[in-house]
Parts: sequence; C-alpha cells; structure tokens
Amino acid sequence: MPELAALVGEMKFRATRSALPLPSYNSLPPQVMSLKRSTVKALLASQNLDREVLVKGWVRSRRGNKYVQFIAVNDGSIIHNIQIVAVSEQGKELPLIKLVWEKEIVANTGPSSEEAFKQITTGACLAIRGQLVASQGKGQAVEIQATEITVLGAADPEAYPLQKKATSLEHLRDIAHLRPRTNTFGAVLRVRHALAFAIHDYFNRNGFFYVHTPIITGSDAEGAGQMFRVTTLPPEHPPRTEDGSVDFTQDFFGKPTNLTVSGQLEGELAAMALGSIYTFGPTFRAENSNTARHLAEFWMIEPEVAFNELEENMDLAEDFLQSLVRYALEHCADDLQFLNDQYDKELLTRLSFVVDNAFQRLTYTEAVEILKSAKQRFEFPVDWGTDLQSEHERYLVEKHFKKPVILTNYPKEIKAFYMKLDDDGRTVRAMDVLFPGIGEIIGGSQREEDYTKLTTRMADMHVPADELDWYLDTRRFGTAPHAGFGLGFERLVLFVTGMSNIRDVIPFPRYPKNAAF
RNA sequence: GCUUCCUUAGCUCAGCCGGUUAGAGCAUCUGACUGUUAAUCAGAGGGUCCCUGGUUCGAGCCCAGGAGGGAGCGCCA
Repeated sequence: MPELAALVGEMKFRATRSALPLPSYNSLPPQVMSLKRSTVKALLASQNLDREVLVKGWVRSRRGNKYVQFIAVNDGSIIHNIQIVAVSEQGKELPLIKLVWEKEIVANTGPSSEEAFKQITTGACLAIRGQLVASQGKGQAVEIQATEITVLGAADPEAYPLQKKATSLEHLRDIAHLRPRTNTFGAVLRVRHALAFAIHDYFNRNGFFYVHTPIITGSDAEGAGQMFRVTTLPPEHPPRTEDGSVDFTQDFFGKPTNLTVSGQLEGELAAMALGSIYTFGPTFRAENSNTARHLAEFWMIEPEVAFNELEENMDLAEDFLQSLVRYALEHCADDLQFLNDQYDKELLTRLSFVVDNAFQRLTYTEAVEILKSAKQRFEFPVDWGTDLQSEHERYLVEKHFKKPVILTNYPKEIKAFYMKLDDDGRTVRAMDVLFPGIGEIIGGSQREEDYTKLTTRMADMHVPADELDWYLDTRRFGTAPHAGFGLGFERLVLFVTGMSNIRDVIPFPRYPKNAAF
C-alpha cells in the first residue's frame, strides 16, 4: 500500500487534470498555431499596440500574488525583459489565463492550475500569447496581458543554478553551459557577434577578400609559439623507424602535423595575388599561459595587403580598430550601457575616446628614451635591445600618453624572421598596437620582400628554409612590398565589453587544464 | 612555468586569541498581500567548514602534503 501522502498528491494531480477535456498541444486551434513569434526586442520597440502577440523565452523572475502575476521573460534578442502580466477575473483568485503544461490544457482555476503555475519559475521556458498593451506600471513602456501561457520546459527551482541575485564570474565559468542565460553573458555574446560581423563588413567595404587558411598545418616553422600535434597514430604504441623514432610516414598526412598558430604565411601567398586579403579563424597555442589575456584556442584576424608599407599598415590598423569600436557603440548601445553600469563605469567614455582620438605613434627607440627618463620605478630595467615588459607598455599607454599607442621599429633580435629590415640594419619594420588594460592587441609588420635578405635572416635565426620553400617562392617570383598584422579577436571583445578576463568573452574557453563543455 | 592570495549552506560571504549546539544576506519551501520592478512581510528547511595526515584536553581556525580557483609575471594576439 503506497504512502497516504504520496497517494493524495498523486490523486490531486491526476484526477483534476483527467476531469478536464485534454486536447493535445498539437491540436490547438489553428489561429493559435499560426500566430507568428515576435522577439522581445521587436515588441519593446513596437508602436503598434493593442494587438495579439506570441512571444517565447526564459523566465528571469516571477512575482505577485494569487490575483496578479508578473513574469519577466527574456529571449536573448535584447538585454531587456518583457513583462508578462496575468490578472484574475473580478472577485476570483488565480489569474485568468489558459495554462498549457506537458501538452495539456489545464483550467485557469483549481488545483491543476496551481500546479501549472508552480512550473513558472526562474529558468523555465514559456510561450506566451496575449495582448501587447501600454504598461499600467512604471519601469516599462509596454507589457503583455497574457491570455495563454504554455510551459515549454520547466526548470526545477531547487536545482537550477542561476539565481536572481548576483553570481560571481568565476562560478559562472564552472557552469559555462548556462551562463549565456545571464544578462552579462547575453550582452558579451551579442557584442561579440556584432564585432565579428563588423570585421567582415569593414573588409568587404574596403575591397578585401576573405581567405580561409588551413587549420591543420604541416609546417612547424611559423615561429609563433608551441603547437598542438595532430595525429591519428596510437599514443601507446606508435610505429617506429629503425632508429626508434616515431615513423610519421605512417601518420594520416604522412608527416608530422599541427594545429595552426597563425594564418599569416598562407595569407601572404593570397595577398600576392588578390591584393588585399584577410583571414578570420581559430588559432591554437599550446603555451602554458595562465593569464587573463591568453587562451589556448582563440580567434584571430589577419589582414595582409600587397604594396602596403609600414605607414599604411598603421593607418589600416588604426582605422580598422576605430571602425569596429564605433560599430559597437552604434549597434550595441543597450548591452554596452549595461556593462558600463555593472562592471566598468569608464567603459563608454573610454570607447568614445578611442574612436575620437588618433593613436600615438612612436618608435621603440623613442619609447625606451621616455621610459628611461620616467620618474616611475620599474621592476624590470629598461634597456635598448630588450623587449618591453607589461609594466613598461602599461606606463606608456595608461600614464604617459593616456591613449592607444603604436610602437614601431623594434630591434631585429626580438622580432620574427619575416619582418622587413630597416636601412640601419638594426631594427625591423614591426608595429605593436597597445591598448589600455589589454596590452598588445595587434602585432604586425611590413614583410621582408627581398629574397636574399629574407633567407639571410632565416639562416641567422635558424628557421629551416627548406620547409618554407613555398613561402620563399613569393619572393622569388614577382615579389612586392607588403604588410599585415594579427588582431586577437578576444582581446578586442575584452576591450569593447570592459570585461577583465579573456575567459569571459568566449563561449567555451580553452586554457591549461581546462577543456570542459 | 614562477610569485602570491583564496577554498565555510544552492549563491555571495562573516566567523574574534584554538574553547558550548556553525552565522548572515540572497535563493528554495510554506503562509500573507489585487500592479509588482532583483516586489515586500512572517516563518521553515538547508553544512563532508576542499581532501589527507599531524599538533592539541579540544581544530573551521595552527602545521605538512595534495587538489581546485583567482590575481600578478613570463610566453603572445
């Protein structure tokens, strides 16, 4: 014999529901099914009131009493919620709406209705049909007077991890599969989308062609960092050659292969035919970097332009960045306002400043002089010939110039082999764009187009020329001056959103000891 | 990889010099309230104090080792 309490609960639940006519969800009247879904964004902007609408989304909060209920619903189309109101008939308890739960219509009064109402909790997914009307309350212009609410998916309030109150960004990283449902990550992901779109739009308007460079590369000479090996050989017992080393001729590609650390070298090949090109794709670095500015898997944009020299490369980088930030300011106003209010009160001011003011351009040598005469004490000494430390870059950007800085003409010893040698033979035509709070957001250069100088540099730096003969062919056949740079997409998103950790501006971050989701 | 800080309720955190039964706000549950704005008010339930070992009459607190996380640095975008 079952426990009495359990039996009563079961009866209350089943009996009331089976006492009602039970049309299935799929046999709802045609006018219900034909009503097209509106986004919250469209409804909040609508001037066309007093009409029937259908909206679907997730419950952010529910409040009220047994006579009137207010449900804040968000569908991701915009950061704002739409308020759903369910009011009771005069003199009656329970709001007068038709509730649909588990594909069955339940009455608008009675125990089954109470059960259905209990499913409307934070995190639950609803479809709401009702009248779009001017709001009677303050705080929102319009609201929906619900006539029918369908519970598409309940969310157990005891188990649902996202509360109405603040949750730390660190904890949200542990539940990254649910964090898009928060205001913060909704805003970040919409801004991220807008920036990605703006990048393609900018290049398309300016005559650049989007080139897809390979993700899997057979070259380990790109010089941009540690690589992830790609192999189908069994890790326990790989085939061996006679001398005992792994026999990569039996691997999938017949040679060792890795995930790309840069599309630049292939991008240069395309630029030497199409003129202006860009890449925008995933990039992988197997470095053990544990910082708020590094990911093992990130997205990089690499434009490359034939006939451009260093000056034009700087002009492109500056105009490009300013255009992207301007696009975000114009198209993500609500999201940026939220991030400004919630995380970084200077965000909008800083973004406008970057759009309105020219970047400071100076050479590495000039920067060293400024740093040497600075009153500030640095942990690491400044000396011509050594790379600048984070503290030095931060001083220049945040204290001395108080604006984005483009540093050029670095000593050749601290830069990559493909950068064009200056006439003095000591420096190369490199450029780093430094942003406040981010540090290096762009790294680029004019490329060495002279075959002899390039091969000499490669020999000096022990870069195997035989593996890069295809690259050297561009210098052998119809070489031309050209220049380009790499923009870390997540660093751009970091700057525009004002977030402080790069792991919070990509949906599923990859970093040492973490590849969850 | 290095330096440093942290780990206590579902979440955010407090916990005095090592001393009785482990605390708050929010969330959750129950009740009240006919237009709320992260609603409010009243009540209730909720704990492997990260793990292992040690010191002590006694450990959330002290010591050692381990795990996880944050921040800073290096590598870079």
